[in-house]
Amino acid sequence: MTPSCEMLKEHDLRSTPGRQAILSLFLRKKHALSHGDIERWLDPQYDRVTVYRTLRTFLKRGIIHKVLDDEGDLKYALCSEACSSSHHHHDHVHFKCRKCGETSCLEVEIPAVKLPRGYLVSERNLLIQGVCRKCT
Amino acid sequence: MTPSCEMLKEHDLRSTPGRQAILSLFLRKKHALSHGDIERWLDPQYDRVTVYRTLRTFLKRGIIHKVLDDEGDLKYALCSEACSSSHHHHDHVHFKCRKCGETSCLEVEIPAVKLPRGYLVSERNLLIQGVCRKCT
DNA sequence: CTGTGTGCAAACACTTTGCAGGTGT
DNA sequence: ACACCTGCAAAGTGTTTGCACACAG
Repeated sequence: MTPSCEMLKEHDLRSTPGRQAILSLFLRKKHALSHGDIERWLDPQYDRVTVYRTLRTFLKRGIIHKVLDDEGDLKYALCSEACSSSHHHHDHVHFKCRKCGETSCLEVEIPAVKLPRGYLVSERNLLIQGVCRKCT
Repeated sequence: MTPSCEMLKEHDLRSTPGRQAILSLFLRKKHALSHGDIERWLDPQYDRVTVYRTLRTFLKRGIIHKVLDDEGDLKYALCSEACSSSHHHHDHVHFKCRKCGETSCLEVEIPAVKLPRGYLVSERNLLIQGVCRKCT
């Protein structure tokens, strides 16, 4: 049984060829993938609509999460353990490289930020842009 | 001469009724506006296409900047002095309220974040979500 | 007067929905 | 066997483009 197949069952999802293909793409690439990336790398036998539906399903089951860059381009990335359902943590840090264009999750803490009185914080999302290790 | 008219001239833009109307919307509301917000509050005499083009122009001239929330919804907000052309600064903090849905710019500093070796940082964008002062 | 802005229509890209048939368990 | 996935076609939504006319400077 392949890793992607196992993951699907863990999340109570039927293991179909399409889902396995998309999931193993995420496992193979380490950075966030856009819908376009997925279509480009996926066997073209799969319908665009299936990709949309699969991503939505994965999103609902907490297998992946949305990653947005400064231009509003939407990508998706695998959720880490820390990110998954029960003890969901509420800080996300993403790094987008100006050279290779790849966006990936960073496992770092966001220091406390001083806000004016009266603001309640429930979630923080930090997007850092620059040049990644590979491209330096 | 109205404030919005002056601002347009400062940015070398012709002062037309449509531009003034949109710009004064930004001056009146203090939070970020989506395209939809603008259409809703603008005199309906203005064409949707004009709004698109006007926003793009304002963006290019540095009158407004993009504001994105966690869902990828795009809004626009006036640039502060600090944000404008010459000594552009490279940190942005936005706060989105879960109750009223409004997003606004905060003038706070982002503390340094520790990154792994080899990463070069050029810009940081922090989105904080929670409940704003008005809604507490 | 000249170059730029605007409105309208149409093109375009992206995403969702309905339905019939196929597939995993 | 049944519920759920998938592909296809079509509808829906948001954004851009081409062109003729209007307007600011």
